[in-house]
Amino acid sequence: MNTKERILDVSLELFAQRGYGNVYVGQIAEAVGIKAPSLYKHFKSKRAIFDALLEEMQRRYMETAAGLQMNGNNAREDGMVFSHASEKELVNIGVGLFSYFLHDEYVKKFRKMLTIEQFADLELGALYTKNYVDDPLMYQGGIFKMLMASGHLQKADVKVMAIQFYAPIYLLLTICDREPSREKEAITLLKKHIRQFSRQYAKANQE
Amino acid sequence: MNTKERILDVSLELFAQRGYGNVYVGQIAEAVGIKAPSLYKHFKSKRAIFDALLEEMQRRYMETAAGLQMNGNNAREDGMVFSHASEKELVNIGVGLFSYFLHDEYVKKFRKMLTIEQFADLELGALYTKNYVDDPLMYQGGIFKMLMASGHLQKADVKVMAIQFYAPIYLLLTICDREPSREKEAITLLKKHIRQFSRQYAKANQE
DNA sequence: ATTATAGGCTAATTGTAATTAGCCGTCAAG
DNA sequence: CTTGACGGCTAATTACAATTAGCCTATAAT
Repeated sequence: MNTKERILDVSLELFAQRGYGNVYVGQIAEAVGIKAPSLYKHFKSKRAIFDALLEEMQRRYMETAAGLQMNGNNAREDGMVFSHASEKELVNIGVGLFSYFLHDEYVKKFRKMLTIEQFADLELGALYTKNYVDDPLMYQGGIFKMLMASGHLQKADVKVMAIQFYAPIYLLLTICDREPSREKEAITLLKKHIRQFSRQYAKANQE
Repeated sequence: MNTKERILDVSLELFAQRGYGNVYVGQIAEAVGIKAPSLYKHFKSKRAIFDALLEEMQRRYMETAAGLQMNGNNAREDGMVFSHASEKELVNIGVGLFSYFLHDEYVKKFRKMLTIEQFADLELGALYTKNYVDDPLMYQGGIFKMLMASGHLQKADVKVMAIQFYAPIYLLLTICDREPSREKEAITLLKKHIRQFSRQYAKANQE
């Protein structure tokens, strides 16, 4: 990995831990294994590092979201993957989402960084809401609309259904961000939640 | 209000907005209407201000929690207030909790400050989890256990029930912290959620 | 072979934040 | 009335963070 990428990498790590303002360029440099002034061969300023991280993140997010049709309101209609709403399948969706958010190193660090910086300016706050609230709700909503249309789920307000499904995932995620040791407990509770959710919304006809 | 209190007041305001590390004692002093060195007549250091805020917060929290038996696992048994689980009553509990968290100036600012500082050290993270996750879940759980015992709600896993009730409240709260303009939308969705929740868990016998 | 560039370093420079030193006016208690 | 403490101020002091200047080496292209 070249130096520029290493700088971005350790900066994200440090920003996620302490926040932009509490990280010094000297610390970034040290973690990279160079001296502070050398950073300026790669970035115009400390802020430029942060901005580059934001851009990189946006880029990756678009990629992932494009793959999942997670943004926009055009959840795929083919229903290929989620053709029936078995409890097991819903558990997989939920635990999969949870684990991805929690364990993907990049996603995790970026989320923590945004958590710390979300009040610093409106743009960052809006970005946080979009990535970790609105888009996931939209995505889940799309799935549920599909499953309702195909008769696998009861008719109900899609938004309500999405928030009832996703909010516990989100809450448990924030716990594990602070206290990773609680992951096991979180997943157990998450599964119980989804099974319960499934029973509440499923058409009365599956195992 | 005396100067010492004013210092705490404006410090909380600023810390909640920008985080401890991005607030300078000069800014605190200016907001109070004095010069920076004068702060040191009231506090030993900048950190001492932060610590005083934490203590004050703990004190207030204990007071409130004692009033609600919100912490500990001894939710009151008298059932005086929530003696029946009407949809309306659950909506009141939920919207009340939401509004209190969102609009009480002190509670709101403190929550934002902790949100920013939650990864700074383990103690702050644990405090966040306790105040905004575990204790509310315990509290809700206590209520639900009671309502189940008195036959107003279906038997179900209390933890699951509590997280399904509370997580959407929490999620909507974080949205409004970032984007206060979305409060109306949030309350509408919150009410729909609780009504749905109520129908899912109520014994089949109420309006 | 030469040379330009990339990327590293040391040594300033600049700016500013936290804190300390020490002065001064007010006012309440003796 | 006078004195001490309370709380304000100005002017250092100290520390250190961000950035710039300018040098040096290796290497890759001409």
